[in-house]
Amino acid sequence: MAEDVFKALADPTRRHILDELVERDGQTLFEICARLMNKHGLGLSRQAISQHLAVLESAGLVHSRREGRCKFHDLDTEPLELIATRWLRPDAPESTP
Amino acid sequence: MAEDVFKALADPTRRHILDELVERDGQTLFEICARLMNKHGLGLSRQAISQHLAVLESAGLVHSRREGRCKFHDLDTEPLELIATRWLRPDAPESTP
DNA sequence: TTGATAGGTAAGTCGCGACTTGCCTATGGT
DNA sequence: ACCATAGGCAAGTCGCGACTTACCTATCAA
Repeated sequence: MAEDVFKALADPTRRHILDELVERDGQTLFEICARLMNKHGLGLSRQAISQHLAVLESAGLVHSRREGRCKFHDLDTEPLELIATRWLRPDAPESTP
Repeated sequence: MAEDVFKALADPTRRHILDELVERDGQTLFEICARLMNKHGLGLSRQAISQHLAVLESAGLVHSRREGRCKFHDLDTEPLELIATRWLRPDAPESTP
């Protein structure tokens, strides 16, 4: 639902996770934790990131696939198009005036 | 800032306000209150809507102009383009596959 | 000037979401 | 079998944001 997408994007940490996944798809939970620590200086617990990933996944922005004891996460930008086009006026010209 | 835009879009009531403004620009506070009541069944106080409009305005999504004792609100969809293009992959094809 | 309309300001309540702590499950290596 | 890795589950804390109540300001009409 669109509601979930907006709520998922409302948190800065979740947007940083999307920033990481758009750079490299198929990261595990621990990889994301490490990269948020190093690149963004976020000192969050593993469970916090896990909960954020659950929110992103229920919003359809992230899909996960399990292989053995590892779980890889992939970005899906399709739900973003809904929210980008929601308030576009019919008479609106192209974005570069 | 992008942060303010995401936070502004996180609330369902604020998104309904944007829905109203995209239909008809230049509405006053009382007009927006009335239309949220009738069309969406939202029974919110005037101050609640006023605070929502303040959030939308500080996010740059709404601009207001005062004339006499009336204050008209206009939609500005430009900040939305920032958030729409943030996670677009360079290799992403067109949106209609 | 009085009253009605349109809106602003400020303090307070309250629920939800972000984060933590602690413990449990499962897979892989040796 | 054992231990380490990768992750899940559940309860609890806590702050922020949404909303209300109450009062104040400003413009227009009679």
